[in-house]
Amino acid sequence: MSTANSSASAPQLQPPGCSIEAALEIVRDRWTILILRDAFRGIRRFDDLRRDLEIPRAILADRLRSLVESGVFVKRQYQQRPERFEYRLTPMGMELSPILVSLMQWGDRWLSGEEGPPRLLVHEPCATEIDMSFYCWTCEEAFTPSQISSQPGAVTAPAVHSQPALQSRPAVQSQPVLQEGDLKNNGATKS
Amino acid sequence: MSTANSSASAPQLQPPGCSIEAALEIVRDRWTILILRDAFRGIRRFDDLRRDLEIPRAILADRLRSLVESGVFVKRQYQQRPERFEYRLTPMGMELSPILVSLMQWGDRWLSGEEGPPRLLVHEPCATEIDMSFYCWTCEEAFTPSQISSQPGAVTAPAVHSQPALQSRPAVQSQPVLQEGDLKNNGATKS
DNA sequence: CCAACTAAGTTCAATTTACGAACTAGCTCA
DNA sequence: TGAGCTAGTTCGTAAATTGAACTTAGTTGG
Repeated sequence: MSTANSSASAPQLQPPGCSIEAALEIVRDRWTILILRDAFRGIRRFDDLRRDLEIPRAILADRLRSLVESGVFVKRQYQQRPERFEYRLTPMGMELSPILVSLMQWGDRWLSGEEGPPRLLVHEPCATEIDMSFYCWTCEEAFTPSQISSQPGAVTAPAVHSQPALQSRPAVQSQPVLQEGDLKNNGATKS
Repeated sequence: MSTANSSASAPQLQPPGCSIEAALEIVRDRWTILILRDAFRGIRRFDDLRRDLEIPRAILADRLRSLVESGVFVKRQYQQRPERFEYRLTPMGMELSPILVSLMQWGDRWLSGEEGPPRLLVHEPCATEIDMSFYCWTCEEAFTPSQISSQPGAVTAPAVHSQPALQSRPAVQSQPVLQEGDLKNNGATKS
């Protein structure tokens, strides 16, 4: 909404330049995220969602409509007479899970009380706890966000040649996402 | 706000039972997330944020106040006469990065046009692209969200005994987070 | 000295959005 | 016949957002 997106009809033409902004246009607000959380829990129906979230009906209807429109959910009939529908995650929707898991793990780590996190997520086959911190497959080590840097992906102007993938060391103008000194200094520490 | 949190003074007493909900009370909305994105880019000052985001001043002030209050930012003076402040991520704030990275990667994958994602995130020392999908250190394999299950962490009632940590195979009542059949079925596919 | 400018806000009226309660539609069950 | 269920819509009020103007405190230029 801030980055003006004039043409109303064609959706997703002219992506907002930042994928976070683009994602946020679909993952609109708190309610949307809570709906998604419930979807991952297997709650698929209007009234089940409404009861579980205590969300106003009008808002639930609106968010579901919007999520279907953007391809995160499919609305499918599960019974005729009377017609009843449920909302199921598409593959696009399923892939939102890292966002939810990250949110949950951050909440677990920084907001849960003495008793520890309310629920744990595990890899089902082996019950190993899921951990979403950063790991580099080249260096074979975990790293902190201060070691993340960003580099231009696609050029907005028509690409001159298809780049030969990013392998080894591009070494092009990469800018540190995070200045040094951010990790140091003050602020509460935990664990 | 839906899950009533009566006492205003004491913060974070009575966590909302779900860490996602708890996290969302701090990561309130689109603006907050965009402010955080900019913070990770090194933008620290009121007017720089305002210019970059084109966010209404009142909202920026409110969100910064709220983020400082919750411990995500520290407000620190960078000059006297006139007094000027900047907002810096605390360690708690830094750890929000997986959420932003997940959002960005989802946007990259599902919302970017023909030209591909606008920017790539890489591990600075080696320029390896960052990938936030799930990986199990026990099974030594990547897995999809359908293999995530959740199990009770802390009990809300006073803990009877400190549990001997979760190791090997708890095997207690774990419920699949995602029903089978969610991954299958319809919906757009990509890549 | 005066005017213009900067940074970090606050205040205010107008608009938008959210909220809760009531209502509708279509059907089932007793 | 009447109550109940699911999936909504409608509507009046309450709250949040928005953009513009104003404030405070100091700096810079002429």
